[in-house]
Amino acid sequence: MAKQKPTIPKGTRDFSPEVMVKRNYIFDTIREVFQRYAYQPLETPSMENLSTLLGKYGEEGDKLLFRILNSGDYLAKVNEEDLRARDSQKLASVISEKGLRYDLTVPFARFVVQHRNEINFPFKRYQIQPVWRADKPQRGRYREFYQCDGDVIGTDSLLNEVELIQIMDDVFMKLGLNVSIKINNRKILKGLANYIQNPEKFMDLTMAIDKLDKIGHEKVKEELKQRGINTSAVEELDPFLNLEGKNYEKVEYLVNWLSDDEGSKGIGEIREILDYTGALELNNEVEFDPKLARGLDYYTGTIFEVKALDEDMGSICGGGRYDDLTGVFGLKDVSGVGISFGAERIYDVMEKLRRFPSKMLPAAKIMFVNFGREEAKHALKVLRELHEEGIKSEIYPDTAKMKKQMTYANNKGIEYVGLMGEDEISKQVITVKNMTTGEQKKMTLEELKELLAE
RNA sequence: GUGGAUGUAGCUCAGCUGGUUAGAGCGCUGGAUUGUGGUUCCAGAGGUCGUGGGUUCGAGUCCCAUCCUCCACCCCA
Repeated sequence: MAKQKPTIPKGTRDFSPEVMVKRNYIFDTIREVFQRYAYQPLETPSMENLSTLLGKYGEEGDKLLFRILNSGDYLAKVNEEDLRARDSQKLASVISEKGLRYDLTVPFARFVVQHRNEINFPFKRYQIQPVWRADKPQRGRYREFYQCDGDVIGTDSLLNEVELIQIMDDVFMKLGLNVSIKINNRKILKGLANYIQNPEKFMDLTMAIDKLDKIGHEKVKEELKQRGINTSAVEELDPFLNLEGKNYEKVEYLVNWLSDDEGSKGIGEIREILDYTGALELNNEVEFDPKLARGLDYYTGTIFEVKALDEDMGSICGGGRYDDLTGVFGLKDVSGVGISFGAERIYDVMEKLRRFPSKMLPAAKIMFVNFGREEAKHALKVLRELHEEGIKSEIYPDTAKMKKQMTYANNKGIEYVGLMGEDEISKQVITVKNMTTGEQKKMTLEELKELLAE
């Protein structure tokens, strides 16, 4: 057999122990905060039926779904004509019935509908699991990545939005990141489309405005025209595109400028949320950004986006309210709101800004040198006592050269090395070397326990 | 999905307009130091130059294809 190079699929990664402790630090922080606000844990399968996933993320999303080939003779049900016509679109749906989950929100909606009779609404859940997208990988974009979602479903109270803002604020405070929490309301964008007499161009308007940060006013206006909005209507947007100022100033301006019913409702909701959060003395700034759009088309009310202030990494957390996510699964009029932390991007930002605590790898406090069978026996007895005290400790597994064993302890960042040879065993002491200072002295087991206790 | 850049030792990279046995630093192994790591000194191992074709007397270097990674667009976390 030819030797093969070990590789992993494009866009996937191995996570070494050094990386895992940092990733877990992020996951643990997020999990702890969600639990503090009484969100309940949920997991769903990695794969869903394609009927659950298809058509939920737009045409683009369907293309990015990883499909799972049916087991067994998957060609059995294929009709000859399609096969001969090489119609891969048509064939795909016959030979594949399952796909890997694309996000956590749609499986959550499926779960809610499927278990509606067992769920006590309003239902608050958090979910930390990987998702898969057949995207072309780049920095900060992978084919397998984790999402950390929190949603509240079965209530349209804006208190949920406020709570989610607090959660985002808590998480990023704990992680030591300065962020800006941006909020907006899709109804304002709807109102805007109505205002310029192009209600059917709502999605085009949203997608163009979403690029404002990236490409600037003029290019956005160009794009709007390209998307079929006439020049005079685009010009009418000017005061909106130029809107700056403090949160309440923007709110007041829009109240007067945008008289449309839907728009007014959106502004009212923003005002209410700001009223609540303003009284909370949050650590991070909450900014009302009427130009915030977000592409996902199931959002209907509030939308959130969090950006790191000290590093340009795109959004590291986002979310919004959806009024009818469960509708496609047959459960109407259930409103929900949720957020999703982008763990991978948060990781990259924290790595860049060096915000991870140092010494994250869980190393033993003491390692015993292995001198041979008899000595190891004694070391094991000592280790047993240390383990009972909850002291992280280990013995080098092989009777290797001292140098090798010391190097291992040093590289692993172990604080102390314990030496117990014939001499120490007969005198009932342990020679303990401090790996930082290089000092070493003999001590009893009790003294060692005391030394390692703190 | 469209366009562009890249790929040389475990890691980070050098290698001029094609020319003999492909280099460095770090890391690794051994020794100086047989019960002492981190510093120092000495020695050593490790590469079918991403893969497959082609041009050439000769290819790490030029051409084509393919894969990976990166960058922009699309979209997104």
